[in-house]
Amino acid sequence: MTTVMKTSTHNKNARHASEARRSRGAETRARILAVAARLFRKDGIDAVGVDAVMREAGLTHGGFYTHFASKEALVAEVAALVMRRSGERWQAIARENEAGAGYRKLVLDYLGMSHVAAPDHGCPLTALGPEIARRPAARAGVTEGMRAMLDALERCIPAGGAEEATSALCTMVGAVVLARISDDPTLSETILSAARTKLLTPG
Amino acid sequence: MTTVMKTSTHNKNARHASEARRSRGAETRARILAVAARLFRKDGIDAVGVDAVMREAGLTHGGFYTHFASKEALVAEVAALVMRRSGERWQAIARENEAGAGYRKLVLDYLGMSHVAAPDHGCPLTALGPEIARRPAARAGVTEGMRAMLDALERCIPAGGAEEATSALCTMVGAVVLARISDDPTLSETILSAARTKLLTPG
DNA sequence: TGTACATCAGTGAACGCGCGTTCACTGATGTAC
DNA sequence: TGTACATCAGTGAACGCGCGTTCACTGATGTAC
Repeated sequence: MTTVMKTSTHNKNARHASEARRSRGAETRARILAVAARLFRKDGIDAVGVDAVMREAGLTHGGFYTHFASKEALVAEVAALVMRRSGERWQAIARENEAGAGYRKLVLDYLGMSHVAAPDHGCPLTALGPEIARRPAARAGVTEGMRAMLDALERCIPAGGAEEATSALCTMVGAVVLARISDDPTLSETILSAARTKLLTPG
Repeated sequence: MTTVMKTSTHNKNARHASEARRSRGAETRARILAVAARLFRKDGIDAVGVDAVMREAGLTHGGFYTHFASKEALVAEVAALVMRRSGERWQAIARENEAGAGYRKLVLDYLGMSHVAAPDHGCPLTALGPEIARRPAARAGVTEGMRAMLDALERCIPAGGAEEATSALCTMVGAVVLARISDDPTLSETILSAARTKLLTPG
């Protein structure tokens, strides 16, 4: 009886994890998310296993399920996270710049060769678009992030409202996708240049 | 000695496969390509195994290597084939219609909900873009097909040359990719509509 | 301050499974003479 | 026309391997008293 009561008390008081422990766990979780965000965009979601993600994060694969219910849950969270960050960055640029300048900065950053060459740090819409479209669990979060990007674009686009911002995002995403497909750097540059001209030339 | 000579003669004369046999093999090969073209666009390249392709083609998986050196070779050939067909179809539409009408038809077909809803029969740029970009063996053939599509677009686009055609293709591809990502049909339609308006409104 | 116990992030072996590929073979369809 | 042989598309078992997931466990970090 005494032992049982003791145990019960221990359970009750230790149920709440300490702050130190909680933050250590959260750090690891964030590290897994960051690694997955990079590897998924670089090699594709199907080509990157749980094992590869955990190894790159400095852990063994078994521990993965301490943090995520499944690979699919990780995919959904990673996609939503990266999109949310993109949306926030765009919102900040739209806020901190004059309308025309903010738009110009967004377009030139997006439609640059460095973005084309580094999908692992770039926009997930271009790196994973079709793969996300096939994954029901990931679509909601990405759609939300997409709305935030459209909203930011609309706020800083000179002349033209939501419709103009929407077609601009289409052009940006398509240009980066096509520039990455091309095995001829000249054509890639031609594609980016055409999109830049179209988006930044008034009229 | 006699036996050896006989065998040698047989080898020499039977080396050329008969027409019937050759065409039967070619038909099977074409069927495998057609099935792969559909399944890859529907579920993604990594998610579709050699086994699934052969089963859908009414064969067993072992026979695959009679027709293709590897899955990667199949991927490259499928991607090039579908792109070539798209290019030819666009060229035909550009040729058979008056400039404005051909362009309008291409844009409306591409930016329609039925294209968004049926990636397995749609443009491989939108269904497989990022996946193709990661596969060295597939990029060359797809790039060639992309040039043909750009060329066709340039021929029928009213007012504006290569640069206008290039940015138009970017907008089209991006719109379909984004419309497929969105889990809200209203947003998908808004995206398509914005792209259509942008491409079909003069000025 | 020291001892007993609780927690839980992370370990590593094991699971069933499907992958891409190989290979000895079968059997229908041919040719040679 | 009949017989012997050649071809080769397709079969199906087997290969090594990596996948996503489970689970008994360890050990560092805590709390209780």
